[in-house]
Amino acid sequence: MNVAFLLSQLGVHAAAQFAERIAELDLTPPQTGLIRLVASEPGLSQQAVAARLGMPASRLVALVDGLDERGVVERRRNPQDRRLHALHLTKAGEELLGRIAVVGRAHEQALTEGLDAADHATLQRLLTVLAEKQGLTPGVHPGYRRI
Amino acid sequence: MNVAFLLSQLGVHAAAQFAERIAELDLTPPQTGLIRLVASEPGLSQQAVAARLGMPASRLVALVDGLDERGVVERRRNPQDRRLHALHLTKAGEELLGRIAVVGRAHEQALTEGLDAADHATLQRLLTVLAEKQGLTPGVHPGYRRI
DNA sequence: TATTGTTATACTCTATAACTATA
DNA sequence: TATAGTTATAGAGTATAACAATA
Repeated sequence: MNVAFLLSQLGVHAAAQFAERIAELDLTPPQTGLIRLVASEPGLSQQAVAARLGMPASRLVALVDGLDERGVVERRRNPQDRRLHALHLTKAGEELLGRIAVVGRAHEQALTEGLDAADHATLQRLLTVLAEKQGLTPGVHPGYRRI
Repeated sequence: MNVAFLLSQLGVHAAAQFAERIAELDLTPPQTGLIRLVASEPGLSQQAVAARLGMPASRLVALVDGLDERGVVERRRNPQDRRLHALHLTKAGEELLGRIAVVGRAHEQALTEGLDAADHATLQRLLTVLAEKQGLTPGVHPGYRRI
């Protein structure tokens, strides 16, 4: 089979497996992407977050609502411009992020268990080259656009 | 970035790019999967095809309807058991399959253009190992289940 | 009664666009 | 008037389950 099909097959499989794993934390992949983004760049407006995740702002609202009600994320109004809602993780959000990382490591391990260390490193290098060539933004999953 | 995330990112990207390309043939990825399967194993019943593609038979009906109306696929009733509809490609279907192959080669080329021949071969080998370990069926895309 | 294919229904998810509040 | 966030609406796509034909 060619590389393109293998990549697509494995990638969609990996995404589905990850979705199953984080479902145990009661999270969906877009929610996880939001949490990770807010963790790495706290204080972004909802418009900015929506743009980075590649989704309409209207869709982000429901995403933030759910995590806000669960006490994972919070909206902080900007006093200088009260239209803006800066997004931040709460303490519980930081803790959840830690659990997401644990799940992520287990996922990585399960997916690559057939490879020795050298092959693992080679694969990582080659995939990184492809991702750069394809113009993919590190850490931003194209599937957040529609899942 | 870890291998799992890179794979997922690249895989979903590759699937989206492929979907765009075959849209020029007025096809969706599930339709393409159906055409390929019928080409490689002509005469399967709709139930058998649905099982292999991992979708409910009720969903396959609409898929076959569309390709049937376009003269790409045809249902042949089995005289021994008139409940069964064996699926076959028409002449036009064979021709379309050829155009799909052309698109597939262009897609492969565009996706791997950053790699030299040795790296390309290495990547193909490593991905094949992973796909086998993960129990993925050659030629069957897990995304056909829901796109 | 069981199985194949089909149709109907009800549900989920989403983007678009209207709306509000602030500037 | 323009922008951030929100809500409403309408559409696409789907699985589930009921149904008809055949065994």
